Amino acid sequence: MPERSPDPARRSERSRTAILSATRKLSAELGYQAMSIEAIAAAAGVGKQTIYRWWPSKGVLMLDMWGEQVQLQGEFPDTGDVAADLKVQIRGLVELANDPELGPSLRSLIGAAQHEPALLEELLTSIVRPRIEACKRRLRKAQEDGQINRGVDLDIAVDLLYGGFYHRLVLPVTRLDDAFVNGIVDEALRGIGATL
Amino acid sequence: MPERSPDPARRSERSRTAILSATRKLSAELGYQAMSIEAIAAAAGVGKQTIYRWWPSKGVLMLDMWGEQVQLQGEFPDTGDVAADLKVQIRGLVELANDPELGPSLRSLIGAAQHEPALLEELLTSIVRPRIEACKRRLRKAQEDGQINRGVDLDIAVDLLYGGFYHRLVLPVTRLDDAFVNGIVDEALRGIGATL
Amino acid sequence: MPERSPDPARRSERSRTAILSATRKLSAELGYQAMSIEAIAAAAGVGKQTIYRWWPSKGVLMLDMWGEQVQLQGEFPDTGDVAADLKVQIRGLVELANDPELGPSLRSLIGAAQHEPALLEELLTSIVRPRIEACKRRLRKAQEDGQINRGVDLDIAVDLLYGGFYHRLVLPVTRLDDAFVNGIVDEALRGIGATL
Amino acid sequence: MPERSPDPARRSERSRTAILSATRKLSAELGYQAMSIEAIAAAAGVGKQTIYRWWPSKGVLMLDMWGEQVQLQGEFPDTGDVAADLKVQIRGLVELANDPELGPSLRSLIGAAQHEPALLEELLTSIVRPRIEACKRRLRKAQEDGQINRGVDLDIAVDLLYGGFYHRLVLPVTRLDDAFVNGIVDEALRGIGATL
DNA sequence: ATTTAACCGAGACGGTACGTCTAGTCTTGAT
DNA sequence: ATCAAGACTAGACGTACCGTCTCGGTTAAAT
Repeated sequence: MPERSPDPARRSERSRTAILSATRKLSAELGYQAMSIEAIAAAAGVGKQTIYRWWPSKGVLMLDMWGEQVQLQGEFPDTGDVAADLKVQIRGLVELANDPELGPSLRSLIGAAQHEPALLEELLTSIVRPRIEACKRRLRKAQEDGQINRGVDLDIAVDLLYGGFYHRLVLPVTRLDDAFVNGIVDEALRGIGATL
Repeated sequence: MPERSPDPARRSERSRTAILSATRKLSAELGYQAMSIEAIAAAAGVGKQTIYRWWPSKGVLMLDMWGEQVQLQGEFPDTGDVAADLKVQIRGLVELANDPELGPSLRSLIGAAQHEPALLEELLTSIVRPRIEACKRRLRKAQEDGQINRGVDLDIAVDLLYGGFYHRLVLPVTRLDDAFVNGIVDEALRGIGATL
Repeated sequence: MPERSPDPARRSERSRTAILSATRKLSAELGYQAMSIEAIAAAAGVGKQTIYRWWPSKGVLMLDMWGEQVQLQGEFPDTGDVAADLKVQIRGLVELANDPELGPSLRSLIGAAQHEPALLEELLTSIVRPRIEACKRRLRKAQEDGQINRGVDLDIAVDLLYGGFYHRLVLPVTRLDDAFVNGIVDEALRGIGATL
Repeated sequence: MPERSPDPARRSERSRTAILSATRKLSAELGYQAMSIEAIAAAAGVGKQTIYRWWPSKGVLMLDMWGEQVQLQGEFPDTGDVAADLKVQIRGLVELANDPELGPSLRSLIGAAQHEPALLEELLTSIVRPRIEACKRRLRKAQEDGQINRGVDLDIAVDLLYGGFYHRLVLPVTRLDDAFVNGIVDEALRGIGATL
């Protein structure tokens, strides 16, 4: 027998929606850890099998719920002012992190990914890497425009710009606010040779 | 009835040590999540109650093990060369992350803390905040020495220096290696006004 | 919420049988007291929940096993010879008591019932009282047939006939054998006015 | 090392008494089953070890407490009227069984003996067998006096006389009262050839 | 229009681990 | 050496979920 994968064409949209809604509701109420698949199934009025059939793990279910709810900004803007463009993007992330529902949910997701390699890969592929690439494209453009040093290692640049965000997200010693956004972008850009 | 707390004077050192060793071993093998109290007790040749008696949660047990096993570098060195001093410290962290036993264990721990507020608080208090403060003390000294700008926000500086590490730890898109250490410190310091 | 009782239609016959067999085996080996639900589940290759789902207590499980395994002689035979009929019945009990598996199990059960009122009640209702009533019906018939005195108190008669069995079962000073059966019935019947 | 048995000479009478009292009190309050060694120790103000040191099991402790509290009637009276003498003795047993403290305690003891061979042996030796022998001596006397048949098996006679008591004690379908005492003795004696 | 095959809700199943409880042993310091 | 106190190993308790596995009962496509 090859794989016995279910037929997406016959999938019940009603169930899919109910499961994602229940997931969103319960993850906000109980947190990722305390939210059991059983509880999601019960809250959604759905059989457990229907969840197991379509999602490989609770983490991936969360990620799917995320994809549904959050419109992840695609390409970076390019106004010619690289500092301003970066601030817009990072400010978007900060707002997400401060959302009372999505913030904890994002933290949970990153947390779960630490002991679920498949979820981590999915998270990197669907969210993290695309954003990093977009950021690097914008920085490359800034190099061409002569706004930042040509020799700089863009991975390092990304760490300078985004690392602070993740640092404060997972180890919240300090607030994530607008002052943070402006400070981090300005200092990071100066680090990589921008004349501000 | 007051609390019925056990008497630390009569505590068995033998058991305490065996439990912490088993925790170290199992957290590396299985990760924080999959490591059960039952398994720790069995591996340590100890009754479960002995674990529950002395530790309020698996997370705190992990932190205790960490405190025991890892010589957490206390104060920053001060050789006069702030860049070199920072590199030593961050290189230490990177080595920890790349240790086959402690690295996975640290990632696991940070992951679990994302949905366990009590664990997070304990982690911040016992490990993260002391290190950040030590770093800020060193940076303040560098300001006094005229090596970096006096006006710079030290929290931002810490994010520039350490954020990249956590970024690459929890979302491992890029390697944590020596090139990273040198790159991040040099660029970050330039960002905060060091003349390298 | 009403009761959340399981659906007997979906019950696994395989598990039910395995549990009852394991109970029979273990109660003989270990006795009622020392036989744990965990051990039954393990021996039956069954989840503990499956036992808890269908039986309210270990005692009821034991009684169920008994009902299953032992062909509890229902009505007394009526050959016209009351002495012979009684001997058949009591000899059956004696054989049960001497069975290497069921004997210890029965003693265990009666023993446990001495400090578990609910178990005692269940035992009386499901096993003891029906047998006593059957015996009394047979004795009443014998009274009508003029084989024993009409005035005799049937509860006393039952004690004369069955008391010796329980005496020797729980306080085994003397053997339970065929001589016992014949002796007790003959003397008891003479006591209550039979002309043998 | 040979046996490491404690030295009875150094035994604390204070503790022994306190333990037996606590046992009596708790067995009446909670019943045999629910009465834990821990609770006895706590109630007696005694270390658990002191109990384990001097008694091999809870059942034997109960038996000891019994021996302390109950003055077990020794020899049967011999008034010349065997029926009357037997009724006195059995009435004594019935009163014991109906005592609100000693009755449950006796039942518990018999119950526990069903899965504790050592306790059973102790119980038979210290209480049951001596009483049976005394009864048989009295019956033998009655045979000599021509009050009952010479050929009768005395073990059977004992079962007829005492069996009813144990039957009603361990499987209390019917009351243990004076009518029972009179009925059982009269019918039993008639069974074994007494002319009443 | 009927068959048929998948998905669906429901929930029983074999398991693992939970955190609590008690048994019986071991250790410590006081008498 | 025994005692009170209580920490220890051990393991069962009854509960909660895990992920798998039937079971009938809808659907929706293929006959």
